[in-house]
Amino acid sequence: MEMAECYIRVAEDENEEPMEIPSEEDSTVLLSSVSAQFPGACGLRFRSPVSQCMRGVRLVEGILHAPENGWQNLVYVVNYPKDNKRKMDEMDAALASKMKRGDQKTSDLIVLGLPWKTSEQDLKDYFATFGEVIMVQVKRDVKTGNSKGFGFVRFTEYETQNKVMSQRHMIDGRWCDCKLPNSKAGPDEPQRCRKVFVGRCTEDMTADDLRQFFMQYGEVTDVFIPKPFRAFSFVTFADDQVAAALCGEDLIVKGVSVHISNAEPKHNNSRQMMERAGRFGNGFGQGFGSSRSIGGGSSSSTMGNFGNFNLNPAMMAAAQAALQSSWGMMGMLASQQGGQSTTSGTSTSGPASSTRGETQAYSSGGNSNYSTNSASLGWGTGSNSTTSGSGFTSGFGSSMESKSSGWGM
DNA sequence: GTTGAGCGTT
Repeated sequence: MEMAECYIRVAEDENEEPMEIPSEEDSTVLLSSVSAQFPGACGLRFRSPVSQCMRGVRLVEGILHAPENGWQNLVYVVNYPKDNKRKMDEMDAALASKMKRGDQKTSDLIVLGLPWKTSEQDLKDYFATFGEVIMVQVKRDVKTGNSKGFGFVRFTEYETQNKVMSQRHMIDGRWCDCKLPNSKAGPDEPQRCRKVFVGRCTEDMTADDLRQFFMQYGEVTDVFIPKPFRAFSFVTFADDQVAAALCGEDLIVKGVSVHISNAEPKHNNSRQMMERAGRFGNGFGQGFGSSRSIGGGSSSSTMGNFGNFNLNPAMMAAAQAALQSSWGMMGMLASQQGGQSTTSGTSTSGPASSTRGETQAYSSGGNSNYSTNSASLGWGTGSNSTTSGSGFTSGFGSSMESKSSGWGM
């Protein structure tokens, strides 16, 4: 009669280093011995040397019985219940890290606004200052070979990509934008709306004015002013909560009351057009935006005024956004204590002042939304960001992941 | 005068 083995080798996975689990005198193994080392274990399996298939180990009333030929020197793999928590955690972790990695994958960025003369070499030289460049392209008319005024760039590092997307770029004398191309704007994206519609704009409001004004609420990543003048514009924030907070508000810019509302998705897909058509004339054309304000308070009269600047629910909401994004806290505390809150200079993107080195007529004529207006800090009404001490200086803008979604919003 | 340019021959 064969001596009973003293230990069997058990592992969580065939390829992992096994642990020796003691067997009993009758050469059985107690499940409790296994689960003592592998909490949650409910059985064992092993790969049969004969069939090469996984086989289960007989389990009777908590006792694991050796296979026909004894335990041998095989590695036994722990079975867990299907919905075992440990397993789930592992899967979640794996999934999470996979997702994370997925997000970290770089993609081509479209470079908009290139001067006609810019070559691929120029592009490469420029972008190489940010990080390793995988490829650049300048899109050209097939027949004439003329640049179409845009191109693509791809970086090795995701960090680099983020950095590049977070700012505008002076390339050969023109300000250019780098965005995720439309082809990357997946319909699966939650499409967080970071952009607001600014109605009742006056013609003297430059993009720079708007940027300077709105950055008190959060980091502004884009300002769009249609040309020719159309009395509205779009402002995009880094943080969608800031955008949401402002919706429905009337704000004073350069002494003019402008109205903030949701930026409608650009008419691309039919669904959104349907929605827009449906809303038309139903009596709720106004104010679907204000209901999202995070602050909850609906009356703007509940908060006092600071100078001419309304500290209203939008501000409250923006404050909450600030707190939630874990950035603005410092600034708010600093300003509340009357301390020297950091000055407003931290704006991340946009040129402080821009000069068009080159006039370049695009098809529809002209491209500069960001006209120069270097002295744009004081508004007509005199008091605001700098004097109001609102603490909302510059951005508490959130993460770098500015997914401009390019096209949709 | 309250809803925006332009998106890639593989």
